[in-house]
Amino acid sequence: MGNDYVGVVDSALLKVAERGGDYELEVLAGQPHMDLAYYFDEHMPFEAMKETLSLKDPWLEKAVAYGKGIRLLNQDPFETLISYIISSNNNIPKIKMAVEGLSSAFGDPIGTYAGKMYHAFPKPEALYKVSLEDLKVKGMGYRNKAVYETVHKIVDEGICLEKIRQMDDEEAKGFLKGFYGVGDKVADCTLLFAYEKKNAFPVDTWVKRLLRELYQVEDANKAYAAFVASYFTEYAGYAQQYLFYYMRSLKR
DNA sequence: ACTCAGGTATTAC
DNA sequence: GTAATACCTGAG
Repeated sequence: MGNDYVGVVDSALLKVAERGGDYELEVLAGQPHMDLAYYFDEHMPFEAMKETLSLKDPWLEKAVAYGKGIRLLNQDPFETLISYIISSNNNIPKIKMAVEGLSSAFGDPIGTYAGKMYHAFPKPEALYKVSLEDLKVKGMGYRNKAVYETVHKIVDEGICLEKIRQMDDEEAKGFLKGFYGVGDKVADCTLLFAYEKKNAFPVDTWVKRLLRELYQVEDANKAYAAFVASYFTEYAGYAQQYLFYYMRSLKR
């Protein structure tokens, strides 16, 4: 209760303040150009979804109660794709550093707040001009090659990332995995966080562990996908988020 | 100085 | 196809 979050959403700096069971938005700098109701996934029938998941088993019941305010955001596809490429084999503080490093060096300025200048995430054309070496901002490590390859493929081939929205699940995932540095996990994160594929279920080390420990599903290939699709069904993405955050709260 | 965290591409069966 | 291995670096 009462947590505040400050962050960049496209061309604006926003503050999200918890207010009871709801939230309140404040624009701290710049102007948001996207539909914020869509961004915060307002059209999801939260009460029905949470009720459905809570009734499945005691773990989900606890996890939904713990993370009741969680929203799956509908974020920009390019920003999401590059950010999750950076996330691979990396940890959250370093991922943040790299994303902020790219933004402050190559993104458009938004404005200042509390004495700090904020920048939007760079456009593909801006990153296209950056050398392999200069992409290696703090926290980036060897992933600069993957970012470079992906940005160049998008611009050189004139790929419109919006077209992925029209694809079915399997085609969209295959297309994303065609980028260097994108495997199952990064593809699923991009589908879930940018393309509204709410049945996508990213599996990282934490999720692997909770599938094994809470649901006795082992890492045998294909076992995950079958279990997830049949058990969590159309709400798999939200189930993943609730269980992930609940699991992390337990093991810290 | 040492350890930890952590997906993907590549190589070798 | 499956399994092993290298990759990189900031924080503590």
